[in-house]
Amino acid sequence: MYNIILKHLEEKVTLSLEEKELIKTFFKPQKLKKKQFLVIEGYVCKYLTFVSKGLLKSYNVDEKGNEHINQFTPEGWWTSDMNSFFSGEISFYSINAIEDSDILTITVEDFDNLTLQVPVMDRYFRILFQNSLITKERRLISSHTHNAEEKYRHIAENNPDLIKRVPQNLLASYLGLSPETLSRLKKNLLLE
Amino acid sequence: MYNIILKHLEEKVTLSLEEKELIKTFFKPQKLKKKQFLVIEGYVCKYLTFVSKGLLKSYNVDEKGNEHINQFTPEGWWTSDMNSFFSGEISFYSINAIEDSDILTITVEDFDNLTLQVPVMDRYFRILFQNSLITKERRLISSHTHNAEEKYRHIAENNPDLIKRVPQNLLASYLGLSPETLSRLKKNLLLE
DNA sequence: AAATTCGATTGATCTATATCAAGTTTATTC
DNA sequence: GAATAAACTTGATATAGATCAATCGAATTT
Repeated sequence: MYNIILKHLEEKVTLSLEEKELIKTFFKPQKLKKKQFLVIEGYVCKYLTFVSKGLLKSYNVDEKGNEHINQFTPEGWWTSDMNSFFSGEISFYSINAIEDSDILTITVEDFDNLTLQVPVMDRYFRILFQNSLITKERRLISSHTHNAEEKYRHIAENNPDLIKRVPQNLLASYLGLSPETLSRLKKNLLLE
Repeated sequence: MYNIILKHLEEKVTLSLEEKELIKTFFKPQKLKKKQFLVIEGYVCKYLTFVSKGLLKSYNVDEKGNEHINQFTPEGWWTSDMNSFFSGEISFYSINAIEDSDILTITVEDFDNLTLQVPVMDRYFRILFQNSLITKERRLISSHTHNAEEKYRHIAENNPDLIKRVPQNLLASYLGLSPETLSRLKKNLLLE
């Protein structure tokens, strides 16, 4: 149950046996069925969540009712509305399951205790957030620099696994494109 | 020289006198004149930089020669090409001074030593990166959800200081707009 | 202070992508 | 396995914002 997360942590920091045992006690295993919600926009996001198995999406809905996907979270990654989680404000995003998923959740209070009792977890999350920041920055630049085709090509090259797993209309939303545009663009790529 | 950065650190973590003295020794004060470069795209970004005074911009240039601004860094904030800094790969961004600036720089080796010798710095950077991540995420969603006018309104409300300080064409680049579009849009806002 | 560079404005035109609509295929659900 | 709902495709049309070009004003440099 906990070996995936521990393996993941140990890729970035070294942990003693005692630390590992302690860490386990902070995380609660849960299951999400496909289409089930982990967080609903407008409510407080109570958990920081590690996905052990499955796939979640984090998204928000604009005034016109369009869904904008912020992040896909497959196994081995973390998800949350970080602002809501850390500040206690209401969540800007909804998070729900694209596939049946196994997750491990931690509350803010426990997160605070965890980092105080196992300080190396601050280092772990420092490195984790640092890497996420690099990725987010790249995506933002890409959204300004690249046209629709370049955005698709980029993700197809860098996340071939993801594009196989995710319905095309959700991928379009993630890339900031309409489903029609993505469909046409893929057709053109095949014809070339 | 170091009081600004220490004050900044102490907003997020508590530091002993000894820790503060130790921290100081890791940072090298430097000055940048307006238009001077801290990092040049294609070279390795050797420093993580805290800005004590002034204003820097981080940007990259696309194939067509257009500049895309990734970040403005006024006093009290950090800048770097994080990927280049931490991985040693060549930099994707250039960073240069919009105003004459006072900065404090640290190398990766020193950064590693700093976090090992003063572990609470991992916590500091965890919190810093965590907050940056929230901001970047919002910007990315905004770039998909909002039109030109909404993007401008948003930054005008949240960073009124910045829009006073930054030339309009650079602001346009930061928002992913052409300078002409931003100019027209501001005119319309005034007429309303 | 003159010269030069840089930034902002305005107009005309173009284009990538969105939107609307209908039809088809593929998955779910009962 | 029939019914229903999602997901994808294709066409026609609309539009936000880019691009090109010219002018004007402001600020920096010599």
